[in-house]
Amino acid sequence: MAKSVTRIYSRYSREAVSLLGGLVRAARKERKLTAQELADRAGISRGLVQRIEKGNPKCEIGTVFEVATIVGIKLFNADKTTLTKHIRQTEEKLALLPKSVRKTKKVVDDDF
Amino acid sequence: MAKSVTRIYSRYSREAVSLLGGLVRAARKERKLTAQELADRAGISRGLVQRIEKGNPKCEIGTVFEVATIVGIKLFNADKTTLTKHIRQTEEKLALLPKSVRKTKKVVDDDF
DNA sequence: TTCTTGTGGTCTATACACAAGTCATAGGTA
DNA sequence: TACCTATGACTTGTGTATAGACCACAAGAA
Repeated sequence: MAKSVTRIYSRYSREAVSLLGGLVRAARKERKLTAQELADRAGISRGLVQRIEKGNPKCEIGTVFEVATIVGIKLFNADKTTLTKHIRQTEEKLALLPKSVRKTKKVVDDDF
Repeated sequence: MAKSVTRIYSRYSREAVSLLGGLVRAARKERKLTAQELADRAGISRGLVQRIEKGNPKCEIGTVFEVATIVGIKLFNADKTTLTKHIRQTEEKLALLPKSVRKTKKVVDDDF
């Protein structure tokens, strides 16, 4: 029942979210946009822009990526075409991998 | 009051979320982890892992990054130290930028 | 083949992210 | 200098993402 979710994040992912937020803020100021303007363009509230820029990990990833895109941040260091290509490659890779991961239990493979 | 949020995402950010989800799935299978195991390690439910891997944009960015980190995906093509360095650079950049963005109104700077 | 288990669904109840609003202050501009 | 606005920090009400349970099917293993 979705109880008191005090989630623990690893240092790495916390920093990644923080960095993305910082990049958004820097990119926004470089483009001379106010928080309100950016919020309007993204169709969100100014308060949410604040939280994203502060690196709040509980924001929707779609919204964060959208805001990042608006201020011109390249996700995965990839532009539009590279991104599409990357997706196709991942799909091909997934097609090769087994549909389900199954443990061969009882078989002690730690035979060291 | 937070009315029927049917948010619109740009193609780019939708694809970025999708790609990340696909990468997580591929990386998980390569590491021979079941969805349940990954969920346990991340401290989330299996259903959430499913949505993340499907590229649902409404998942928390912190959770998505955490899951990605667990399966060994490098965010921003950066490892731990690179990430920290990157954050410092962004902070320095922000220190140089004006604290608040202010429009010089009436001044038509589009003097082309 | 059968058996086991991983996966993809659905459904419900609850905690919380969000929008919208207010206020105080910092900090650019004139 | 004083004015004005962007920002930060709140508050409140509501929609919804989530956990957790369930079921059905698929897919490896024996």
